[in-house]
Amino acid sequence: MPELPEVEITRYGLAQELAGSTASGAVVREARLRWPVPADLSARLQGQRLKRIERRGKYLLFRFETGTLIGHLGMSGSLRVVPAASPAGPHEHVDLVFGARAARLRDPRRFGALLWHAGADESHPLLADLGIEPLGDQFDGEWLFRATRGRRTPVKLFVMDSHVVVGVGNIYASESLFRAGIRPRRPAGRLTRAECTRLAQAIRDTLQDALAAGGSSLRDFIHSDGASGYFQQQHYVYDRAGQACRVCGQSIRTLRLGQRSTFWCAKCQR
DNA sequence: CCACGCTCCTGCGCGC
DNA sequence: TGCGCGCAGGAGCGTG
Repeated sequence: MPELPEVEITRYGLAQELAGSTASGAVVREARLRWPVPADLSARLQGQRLKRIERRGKYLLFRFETGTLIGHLGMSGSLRVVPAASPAGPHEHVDLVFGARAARLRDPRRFGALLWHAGADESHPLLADLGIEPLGDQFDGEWLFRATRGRRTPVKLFVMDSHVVVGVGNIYASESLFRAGIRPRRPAGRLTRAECTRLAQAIRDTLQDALAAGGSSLRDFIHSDGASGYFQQQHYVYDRAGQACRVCGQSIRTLRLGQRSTFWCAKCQR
């Protein structure tokens, strides 16, 4: 599933190939994504130059001359540049066409989205209330310490709340908490300053490592048919229930938190 | 404001 | 081997 590093690599790859190009339209084979793809998408894009592609959280922002195409890959989506004339396979729902090339959205589970925003800003309701960027300058231990004060929600759910911090999905939440040595059920507001410092750093490191892993396989990611696209990171705890902790050897435990599977080591995390 | 559970959807893995 | 069931997950949204 695309987490923030995959989205960033997608953004970078698409921008390398398509920024500055002029769209000739869009082909919508299946409009039923999370929200309906606008019926007039092709007309809106036709003849417009794609100025640049930005990212906010896991949202991709295609900045065109008269507005922004907001994209989200949901949990099964990918966007890749293909020859516009190549036949579309299963679940390849939308093409953003730029002459002979197209950015093709494949999204089997259709949790993704493509929406039009008539502006060059972040005033769209989906963007306006997003939290801080975890790889930005503001995000550090002190910020996290202040943000968590008074919050009783389990720290894992807190860091996964995109209105607090964007881009920390279920996998990286467990991984970051392991790296920080903090148990996932700890009430967020009870973390010490030192723990917040460790956690903020762990989140940055986890995302940065994934980004680095993705950078080295960038070519594959952009051009492959998908299977090799997602980063095969070595997880410390995620999906390792019952297996030996890579640090201490104890059996990795699992629990449900907010209807999400959660993995942790009882010895390494306190 | 806060906490929490439901929801969308399809592919996969498991048990029989 | 084949079938059917349950689970997985990002994040908006409704409810208490």
